[in-house]
Amino acid sequence: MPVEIPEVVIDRLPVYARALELLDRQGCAIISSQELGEQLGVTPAQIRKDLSYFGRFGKQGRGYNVKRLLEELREILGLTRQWQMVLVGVGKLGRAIVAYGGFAPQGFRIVEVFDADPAIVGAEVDGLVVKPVDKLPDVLQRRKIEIGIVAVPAANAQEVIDILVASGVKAILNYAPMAPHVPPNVWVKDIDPVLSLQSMTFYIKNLETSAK
Amino acid sequence: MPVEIPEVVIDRLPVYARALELLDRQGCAIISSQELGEQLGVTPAQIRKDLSYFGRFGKQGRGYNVKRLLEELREILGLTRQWQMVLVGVGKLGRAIVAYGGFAPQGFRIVEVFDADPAIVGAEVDGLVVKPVDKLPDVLQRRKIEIGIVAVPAANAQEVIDILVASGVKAILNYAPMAPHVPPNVWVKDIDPVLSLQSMTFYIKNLETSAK
DNA sequence: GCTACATTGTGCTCGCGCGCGCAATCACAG
DNA sequence: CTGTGATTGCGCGCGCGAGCACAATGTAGC
Repeated sequence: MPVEIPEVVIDRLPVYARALELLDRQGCAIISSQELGEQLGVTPAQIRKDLSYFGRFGKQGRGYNVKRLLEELREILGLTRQWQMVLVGVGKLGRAIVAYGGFAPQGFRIVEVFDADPAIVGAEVDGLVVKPVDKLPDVLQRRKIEIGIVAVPAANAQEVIDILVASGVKAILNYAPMAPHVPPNVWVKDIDPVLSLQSMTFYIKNLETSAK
Repeated sequence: MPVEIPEVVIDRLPVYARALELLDRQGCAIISSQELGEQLGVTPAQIRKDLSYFGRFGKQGRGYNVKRLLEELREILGLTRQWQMVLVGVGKLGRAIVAYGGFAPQGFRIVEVFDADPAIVGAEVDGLVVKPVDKLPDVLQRRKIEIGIVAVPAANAQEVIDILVASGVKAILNYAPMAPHVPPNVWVKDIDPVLSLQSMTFYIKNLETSAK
């Protein structure tokens, strides 16, 4: 990797890939950065710049071959393989995540689920038997699982995250409403719809008061 | 509003508020930007700069009064009132969102649910009767609801979003895996765990190949 | 094969947001 | 009431990312 690639660029690649998947399914074979930009609400220059970090995938005067570019992006992002994940926290939220149909088609599979509550341990959720958190390190290292999903209450989340990190997990999808601490070689993305709502209300409020 | 406030700043305020809530519950009365920054993983200067857009809330030599600052932030973000929301799309995902316990404690309530499928319309979900999407404009305008949650398949999402926008909704929480188009006076936040996963796999992959 | 056209890839500039550094300010001790 | 120590508020500079603009390059028509 010659130049350091900005994180914002990496965050946009999956968006591009998602759009290309749709275009491909619609039978579109070639697309320009112009058109793609309009669909995604970004400037064509942004797209070209982002892609140029990784190579030259387009043809001047034509645009990008949809299938080709999609495959390249999938390769870059590491989406050509299956990713196994563990879920910790099998409450209402955890069950919903297990049942969520959006992961599997993209190659992400929850293969083990854990909970600290003895009353839940042993239960079956979507074909998976809930195991106690004590078994986390064992299972993670044996199955070489690198992605964890945290769906426990905020108060217990850091504790769970520490266990995941200590057991070799490299990426964490955090649904707990808190700010996790992880070492620099571990990546965390937070999913918190409440934070999103709370920033949007600022704009609604100021829209109303400024319009008077 | 004298200066234009950057959107990134607004996005961080709810994070500060969340941390302050926790500190308050723990009985902490005063906190410095230093400590708060350590808890949240941001620099103290960042916090002070962000807050300075809105006023002077701290005391030199002491720090910030937790209760006071929390109240200020809640006022700024418009969190001192209840926000009513509609949900469109009562599939598996939609039901999970309705059942999600994280909204209510923060003052966000789903008060109407809609679906396009006649087989689902009329059913009861968590005490709410599912209404047909045709009734969306009526209900939205009558109840003056400003926030919509979209949990329909990607293929139908833009159509639903257009209806919400036309009916006066100002903020949309979008769970559909697509890139919505909205006019500039409407705010959208996307919730897509798959995108988060897909950017993290890039780093895992490159961690492995660079470590050889 | 040559011309006209479209679109990419990229050097460069501009603007913005982050964080440093410090003066201003407050609490508190004695 | 004065000295000490701590922390805020903020002016300023720096670095980075976004987008402009153009040269390079491929396509298609005739």
